[in-house]
Formats: sequence, C-alpha cells, structure tokens
Amino acid sequence: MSSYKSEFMRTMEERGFLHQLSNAEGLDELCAKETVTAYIGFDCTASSLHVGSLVQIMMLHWFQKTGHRPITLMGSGTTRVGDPTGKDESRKVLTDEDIEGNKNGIKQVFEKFLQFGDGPSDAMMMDNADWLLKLNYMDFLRDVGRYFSVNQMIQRDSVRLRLEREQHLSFLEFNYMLLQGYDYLEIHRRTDCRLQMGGSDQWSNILSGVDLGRRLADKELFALTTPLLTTASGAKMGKTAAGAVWLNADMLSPYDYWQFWRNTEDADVEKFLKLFTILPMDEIKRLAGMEGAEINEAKKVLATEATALLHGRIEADKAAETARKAFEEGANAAGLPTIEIAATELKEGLGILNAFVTAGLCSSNGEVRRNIKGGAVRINDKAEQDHNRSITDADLTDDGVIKLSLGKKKHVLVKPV
RNA sequence: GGAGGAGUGCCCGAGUGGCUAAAGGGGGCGGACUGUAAAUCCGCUGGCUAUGCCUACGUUGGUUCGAAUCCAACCUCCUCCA
Repeated sequence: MSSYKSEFMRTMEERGFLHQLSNAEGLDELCAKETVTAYIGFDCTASSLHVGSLVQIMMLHWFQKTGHRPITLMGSGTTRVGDPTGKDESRKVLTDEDIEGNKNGIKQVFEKFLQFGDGPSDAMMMDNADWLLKLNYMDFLRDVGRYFSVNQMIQRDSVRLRLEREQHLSFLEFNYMLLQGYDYLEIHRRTDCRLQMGGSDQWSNILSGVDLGRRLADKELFALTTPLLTTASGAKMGKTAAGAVWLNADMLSPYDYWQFWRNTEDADVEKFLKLFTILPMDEIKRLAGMEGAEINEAKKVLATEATALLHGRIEADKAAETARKAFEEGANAAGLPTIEIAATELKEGLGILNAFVTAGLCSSNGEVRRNIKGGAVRINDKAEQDHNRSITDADLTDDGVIKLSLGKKKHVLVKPV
C-alpha cells in the first residue's frame, strides 16, 4: 500500500503524520540510505508545551525510533521576536528571564519521548539564541535578507491575514520568517541536518529555510509538515474544561491528562491512536473497529497509552484506576486531584465559594454562584444549593477527605493536613 | 505629507447621549438525553465583603446632571491622493 522505501516515511504515512512534503521521493531515498538529522523548533512562550505540540514530538520520537537523529530546537532567540503566524495581535514582549524559565519548563518533556546522548541517533537539543543573538544586522541583511522578496512575504498567510484583518504587524514580527529560515541554514551547517518538520502552519517558514539552503549551502534541504489537528467536530485540539492541555505534570495532572484522552470523540479514536500512541497498527485497527458503547474500551486504551508515554506507565495505570473507581463505581477514588488545607482552617469552616475557587474548579466566586444556581455544584456527591454554606470537618468522609464536584466530570478532593 | 473611513466583551458583530454589564451569533461552562462520545434541546457566560459598589466599548484628557455614543490629542489599521 505504501510506496515508501524507508521505515520512517512508511510509518509517518500509515499513522497519518504527513501533510506537505517538499520532495517526498528524495526524502524517502535519503532516509532509506543513511542516518538523517532532522529538527523541529519550539517556541518558548509558555512554561510548558501543550497537546498541540504533541504531534511534532511524536514525530521526533518515530524519527529516532526508525534510526535517525532528532534535534529539538528551543526558540529562545525567535521567541524574543514572536511568530505572527495565526495571531491577531502582537504578543506581549517576553523578558529574557521569562523565556529562559519557559525553556527550562519545556525541556523536561522531550526527555520523556526522546533519548538524548552522543550516539549517532541520539537526540540533541539546540537553542537558536546561540546564533541569533550574535547576528550582525548589516551582515544578516546582505547575506540573508537579499534572498527574501517582500512581495512574496506579504502574500504569506501569516502576514496577509494580519493585513486583511487590519491588525498591526510590526517590522519586528515581519522578520520572524527570515530568522526561522536562517535557523534551518545554521542548523544544517552545524549538524548536517537535512530535514525540518513542523505543523502545517509552519510550511512557508520552513520553505524559507529550504530556499536558503539551496542558495547559500548549495544543498537540498527537505520540508515536512503534519496536518493541522482538529477534532472530528472541528474544534481545535488541546482544550479541556480547565483550559489548555499542558504536558508538564505540575500544570496538568496525569489524571486530568488521562481524562482528556478518555473524552475523545468516537470519530477521532483511530486517528488519535495512530498519532499519539505507539501501539502496533493491527492493534489499532482492532480497537478502532469497536462500535457503540464498546468503543469506550478503545478510549481507555488510548488514554492509558498516551498517558504512559508522557507520565510513565505507573501514573497512567493509576489514572485509569482512579477513573474506574470514580466513574464506574462512584467511589471516592483517592487518586483524584487533591488540594490540601490546614486542619484548623477546616475546623473553622471554609466558605463554599472560596473552596471551589481554591480547588481550581471555578475561577471566581461569581462563577461558583452561577454554577450553584445551575445545579452543578456538589459536595460529597450531594447537590448543594446554598452559597453561604461552609465546608467543615463535619463533611469529612470515612476516607478523611471532602469531595468537591463541578458537573459530572470534574472532581477535587480536599484533604486536611 | 494631505483627504476620508475604522478600532466594542474570549472571537465575530449590533449599538451614535440616559431604558447598556452593552442585541445577535460563535466559542466556553452547566443541565437533559447517552456511552465520561457526537448530534439535539434548555440554562449560564465581567468582578466584589452584593437589593449596593467597582471595572469595561484603542489610549489619555475634556464637555455634560449623565458618554461606548459628543469634543481634543495620541496610537494602530484601511482607502484615495502626493
């Protein structure tokens, strides 16, 4: 079925990673012949990546698994500029300290998916600040700027949309594509990297680098993008009830991460199994063949496998077990997200509004009030109608905790310490 | 540099002196139905120490008893001219 010779390209194709390729045959041949180096860049705009980046990370994972060398590029240099792609407005300028902090937060995730080291296919981490900060403006303009046509630059979606929407686009941001193009050239020079991958929104940025490679290094560089991920009903990937689906455990617990995958739409189960687990294809086919309520089993596998990749098998099994208890037995599973509160404070009584905000279930007292009115607020599984109610140690269950629920799916345990 | 037009809540978009925390739609959240799914239907959707107070219609000032609405300057964008 697949016409590709290299294991990497075959895998990418059958698992649904491919969207655009600059030269499919050429890349396939190269991957079949030798150990290739490829990179993907990541912005340092937040202290954790979220599931939106997971496709790219999985791609690097497979790239390494099929015998090649992946590079993760931390964009701490380009983050100082800000990628205008897909943004309505200029992003706030981040301070260098913020960027450095974000970089450190993001780094941790890669170690879960990639093996770093000095071997031929061991992953490397680079940071474009290492060369971008040293650039000399005049040299850069002359050596790189001459190859960029403003006529073409303003046709690009990232720029055109801003222009059409009558949104400000600073010259600073306008330069982003040059810098990303230059990154590719620089990484190629340093590591003989031949491939840049990324989300489909990065296509034109990647091609800038391909162009530079041909002109300044006289070498064919390759470009590969993944499809833009949306759910079957069209929503963007990566939102949950509580906000973004962060990859760092301190920003989204393994339990919540598991829940995110568990709540996948039926129509997405196969696609997600292929992209976000490393289960063999025939197993995925079997799971994806399930219908009706049975498909819930496939979703549990998806959730556990995806969670295991990120947080480890132990955490994944724990999350699955917690969910089983909470949803299938209705029990007060101890593994639910838990907040701690001083026992003395609990003795005096904690206002229900305060409690739900502290637990992170609501973002303001007003929201708690509205949810109480809407019948969504429960304490120890009992609906609560009184916004003046306090929770006290009298509410402690036999397990020594108090269970706060918002709706049917969101639960937090309060534990006195 | 000149002339004209525009900037509204998470997004789109109505509103041209008080009845406006701002129509409508989208999104989000909650409820019903289910399978912790989708679709559908219903409710909610600025904050607070809450029959009141505060913040909010690009920014800063001003007029007025009262401003998203009027005026001035500034910022950004669009169109035409130079």
